[in-house]
Amino acid sequence: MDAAIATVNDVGYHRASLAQIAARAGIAKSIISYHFEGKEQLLLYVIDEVFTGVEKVTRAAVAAADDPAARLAAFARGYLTFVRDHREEMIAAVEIAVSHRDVDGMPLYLAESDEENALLEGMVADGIAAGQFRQVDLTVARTTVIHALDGALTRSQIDARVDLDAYGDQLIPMLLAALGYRPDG
Amino acid sequence: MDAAIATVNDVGYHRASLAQIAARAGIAKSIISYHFEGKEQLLLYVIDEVFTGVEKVTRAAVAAADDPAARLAAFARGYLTFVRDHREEMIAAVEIAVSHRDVDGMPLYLAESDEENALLEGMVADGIAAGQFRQVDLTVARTTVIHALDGALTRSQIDARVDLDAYGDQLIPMLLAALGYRPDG
Amino acid sequence: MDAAIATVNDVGYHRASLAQIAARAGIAKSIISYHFEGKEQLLLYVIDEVFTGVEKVTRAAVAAADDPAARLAAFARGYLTFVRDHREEMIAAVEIAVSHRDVDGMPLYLAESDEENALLEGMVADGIAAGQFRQVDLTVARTTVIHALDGALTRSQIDARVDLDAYGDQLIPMLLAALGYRPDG
Amino acid sequence: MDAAIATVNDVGYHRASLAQIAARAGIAKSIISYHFEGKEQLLLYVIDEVFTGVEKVTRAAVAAADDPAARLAAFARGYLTFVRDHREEMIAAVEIAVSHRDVDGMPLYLAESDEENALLEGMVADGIAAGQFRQVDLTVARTTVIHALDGALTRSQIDARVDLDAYGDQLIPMLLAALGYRPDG
DNA sequence: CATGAATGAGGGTTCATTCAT
DNA sequence: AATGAATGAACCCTCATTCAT
Repeated sequence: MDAAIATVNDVGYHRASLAQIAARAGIAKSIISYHFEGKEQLLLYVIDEVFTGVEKVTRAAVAAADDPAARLAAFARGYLTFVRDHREEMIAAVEIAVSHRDVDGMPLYLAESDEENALLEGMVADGIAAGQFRQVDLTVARTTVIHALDGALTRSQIDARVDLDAYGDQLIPMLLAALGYRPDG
Repeated sequence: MDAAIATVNDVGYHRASLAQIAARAGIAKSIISYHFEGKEQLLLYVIDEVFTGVEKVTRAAVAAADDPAARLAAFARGYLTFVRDHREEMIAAVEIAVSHRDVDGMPLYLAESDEENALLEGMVADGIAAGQFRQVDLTVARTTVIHALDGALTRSQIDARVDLDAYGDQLIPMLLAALGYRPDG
Repeated sequence: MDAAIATVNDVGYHRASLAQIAARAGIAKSIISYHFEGKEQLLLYVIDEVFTGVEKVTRAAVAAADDPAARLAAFARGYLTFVRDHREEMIAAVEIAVSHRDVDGMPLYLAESDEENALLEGMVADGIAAGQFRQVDLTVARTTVIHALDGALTRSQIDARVDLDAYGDQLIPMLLAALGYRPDG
Repeated sequence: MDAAIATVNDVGYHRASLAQIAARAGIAKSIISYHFEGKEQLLLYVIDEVFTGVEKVTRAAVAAADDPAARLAAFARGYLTFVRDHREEMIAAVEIAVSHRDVDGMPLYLAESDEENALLEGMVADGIAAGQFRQVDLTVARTTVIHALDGALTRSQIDARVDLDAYGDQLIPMLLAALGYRPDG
C-alpha cells in the first residue's frame, strides 16, 4: 500500500496508525485489517516487497560482472540505483526494519539476511583469493560495505536532491580502496 | 535513568512505556512525569547524556593525535572504545535517535550534529591538503566513516561477544585506505 | 442452518459471527444477510424450528396418554426423547434462548411459552382434581418440572454419553413423587 | 462493581460493554481495565463473589441441620434465602456463568462445582443410607435439585414480586417427596 | 517528594451489513 | 442467486498525564 509507505515516511513507524494510513488512502481503517492480517503484516509486506526488489537488482548486477572487484562495484551501484529509483520505498522499508520489534522484543534489522551476507562475503573472499583485495576480515568488510551504502540512503533522506549516481562515483572507489584494491594492477 | 536505557533496549522505543520503565526502576510512574517534563524529555536526556559522552571521548582522542590520518584513526578508535565501554547506553541512544520524531515528524537521527560533521570533514580536508588522503568528496567521506562505525555497533548488538578492539584493528585501516592513505608513504 | 447450530455450540452465541457460520457452511457470509433478514433472524429461526419440534413431540406424547399422571410422564419422556434425538439442536436453541436479548434488553428465555405453561399446569391441575397429585402450587410445579427436564439437557451437555432414557427412568418417578403421586394408589 | 451487575442484568452479558458499565458507574471505562485485569476478570470476579456467598450461606444452613432430609431442606432454604436477599447479584452471576465462554469455547456453567456436587450427593446418599430417601440415582437427584432451585431464580426474574419464602414452602416438600421422603415416618 | 487513582485520547481489531459486480 | 470488497460503529485495551492525598 502506497499510503502506508507515505505515512511511515511522513510521521514515522510509531505514529503510522491505521487511522493515519487509512486517512491518507481515503479509505476506512477496517479495510486494512480486512485485506491484510493486520497492521503488522501490512508493514512486513512492505519490507518484503522492497527488500526483494533490492535483492533482485543487486543480484542481477553482480551476475553481469566479471571479477570480484567488479562484482562488488556492481553490487554497490545496483543498490544505489535502486535507492535512486525507489527512494520512498527504501526509506520506509528501512524505517520499518529499524523500528519494528517482534513479540520477543527482537528488532527486525538485527535478523540479518543470510543470503546477502553470503553474497557479500563471497565476493570479498573471492577478491582476496584472486589477489584483488587485501586479507581483510570478511565480517567487518561485509558490515562496512552495507553500512556505507546505507549512509547514501541517509544522505538522500536528509537532502532529496543528492545525486546518488555521483555519490556512487565517490563511494565505490572508496569501498574498493578500503579492501586494498589497486585499479591499476 | 538506567531503567529507561534497559527498557528501551529490552522492548524497544515504541513499547518503552512509563509503566515499564517505572516498574523496572521500582518506582511509581508518576515520578517520571514529576521529575522530567515528560517521557519525551527523559529519552532526549538519555540521548544527550550518551552523545555528549561519545563526543568528549572522540574529541580528546583526536586532540592527542598529530597528523590528519592519525586524528581520523584516533576518532574511530575513540568511538569504538566508547561503544565497548558503554554498549548498552549507545544501543539505547541510537534506538531512541532512530525512532524518535519531533512534532513535525522529523526523525532525530536526520538532525545531524554540525560539530561532529565539521570535525570529521576538517580531518579529511586536512588530510587531503597534507597529501595523506586522495581528493575525496568530504560529505561522502564523512558519511561513510560515521556509518562504518555505526556498523560496529550493530555488530556488537547482534553478537555481544564481538571484540570491538579487534574490529577496530580491521576497520581503521580500511577507512584510511578508503581515503587513499598509504601507511608507508 | 446446520452450520449455525454447529457454530453456536462450538463457540457460543456471542462469538458465533456470520463469518464463522458462513465459513463452516462453505458459503459467503453475505448470503446470510441476503437470505435472512440478518443474523438475528437466522438464530431466531433456529430456535423456532427446534422449539416447534419439541412442542410437537411432547403434545403428541401427551395426547396418547390416559390420565394426568401418565400425561405428565409422557410429556417428560417425550421431552427427553427429543433431547436424545436432537441433542445438538436443543443445546444450540437453549444457548440462543438464554443469550439472546431483544432490543429492550429482555432475555428471550424469560418470554415463556404460554401454551407450554398452560399444558403443564393443566396436567397438574387435572391430576390434583383427580386425586393423583397433592395440592401443590401450579406455578411452582410447572417451573420445577421444566427446570428438572432442562437439568437432563445440561447433564447431556456435560457428558455426551449420558443415557437419557435411563435418566428419564430415574427422573420421571421423582417428578411424579414430587407431586404426591403414589404409583400403587 | 455494582454497576457491572446492574449492567449485566439490564442489557445482558453480551451487550455489557465496558463503555456501558462505566457510563452507569459514572466513571471512565479505562478505570475498569486499570483496577481489574480486564473485562473478563471483572465479570469472573462478580461470579466468584456471588457464588462464594451462596456457598457460605448454604454450607452454614446445612451444618445446622440434624438429619439428611433436614440438611437438604436447609440447603434449599438457604439457597432461596440468598436469592431473596441478593436477587440482582444472583441473576447477574447466573447470566455470566451461562453466557461466558473461556478461550476454548467451553461454557463456564458446564464447569461444575465439585464441592457443591459432593455436598448434595452426600446428603442424598446419607438419606438413602438412613432410610429417609428412596434408592435414587445420585447424579440425577443432585442435578434435579439444583435445577429446581434455579427455577425459583428464574421465577423471581420473571416476576420480581414473587415471594421466595412461599416458593420454598412449596418447593422443598416437593424435593423431599421426589427423593421418597415421608414426613410422617 | 512520592504516590496511585483517575482520565480521555488513541491504539488495533471485529463485526453485521451494504452494494456493485 | 451469489459474491467479496468496503464500511463505520463498537469493541477492549494501553498510554502519558494530572491531581488530591
